[in-house]
Amino acid sequence: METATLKNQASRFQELLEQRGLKCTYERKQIFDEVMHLREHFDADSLYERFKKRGLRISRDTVYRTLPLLLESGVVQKSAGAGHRDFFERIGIKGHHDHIICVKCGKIIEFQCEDIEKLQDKVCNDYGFKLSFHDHRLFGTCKECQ
Amino acid sequence: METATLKNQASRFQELLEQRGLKCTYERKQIFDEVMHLREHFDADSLYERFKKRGLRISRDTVYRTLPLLLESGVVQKSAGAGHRDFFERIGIKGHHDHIICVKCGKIIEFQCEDIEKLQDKVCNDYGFKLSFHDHRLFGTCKECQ
DNA sequence: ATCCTATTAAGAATTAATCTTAATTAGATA
DNA sequence: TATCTAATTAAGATTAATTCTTAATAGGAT
Ligand SMILES: [Mn+2]
Ligand SMILES: [Mn+2]
Ligand SMILES: [Zn+2]
Ligand SMILES: [Zn+2]
Repeated sequence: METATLKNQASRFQELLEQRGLKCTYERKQIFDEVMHLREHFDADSLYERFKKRGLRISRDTVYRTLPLLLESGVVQKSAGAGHRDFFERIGIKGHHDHIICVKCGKIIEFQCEDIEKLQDKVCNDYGFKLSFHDHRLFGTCKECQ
Repeated sequence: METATLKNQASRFQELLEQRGLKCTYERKQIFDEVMHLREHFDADSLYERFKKRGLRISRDTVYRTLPLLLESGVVQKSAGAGHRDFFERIGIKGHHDHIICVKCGKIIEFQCEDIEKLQDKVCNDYGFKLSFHDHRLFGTCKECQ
């Protein structure tokens, strides 16, 4: 199951590269592999730092340019975190989910709502859009902070 | 109707200030007034520039600090735009809506989906959150770009 | 093996947002 | 109304995040 997901996501990434006429470079493969090992949310710079620590010559810019490709191929999704960084996380076994964020204490809760996902598809369909990915964040006050 | 909305939003902003024990300063009033005149989406800096052009001494920082208050009081909502800026727009007569963005050409379409809004409320309720505002953006390819 | 073009590394530059400090002001109190 | 005090502000510096620039490298076709 896990292996199936990995294979599936690898091929989806490959397919996107092909479709766009993008080359399957060493760096893109490394970034894909590294992301597949991450279990928590992350940002571009922390991913870059991991390569730096391992002594791999992958530039910050390449990381920044590759993440949108992983987004669009469904390997990662938008996530939530502190500050104004872009956060990502791998779409693993638990699958896609969205986030509720407490504006007081910063607590983040993940939620899954199949009905919302379906409605999103419908909305996009209505407008002739092909949905690629989305970013859905609910901001409010958690029970403890109210 | 327009007047009613304006009055309503003004009092909601006032209420938030009171609730938080925040002072109703000249600057906050000016920013509220200026925002109420905007019909399109905008970012913090462009709002700041408007004051600068008019010769008003409102600092960039005050604009940045006031926008979250307008968000939380329901005067503005998160919007979408180019780049990594935070975009906002007034919740006017047309009411709240969300955005679909074409990843190829940047075209932005606004949509309203009452069912999604209701489901969001339900989700927050389930987790004991009091929903304050949200950011829902769908990224995909528009009809022309497919 | 050679070529052409896309991609990359490295670091500079830009951009967006936040922080610092001293001055100002709202609102409470006398 | 005058005085007081804590909150708020302006201005500009700083930090943080992302993108750009240039020259070198490498994928994949021929
Ligand atoms: Mn979702
Ligand atoms: Mn919405
Ligand atoms: Zn909280
Ligand atoms: Zn398009």
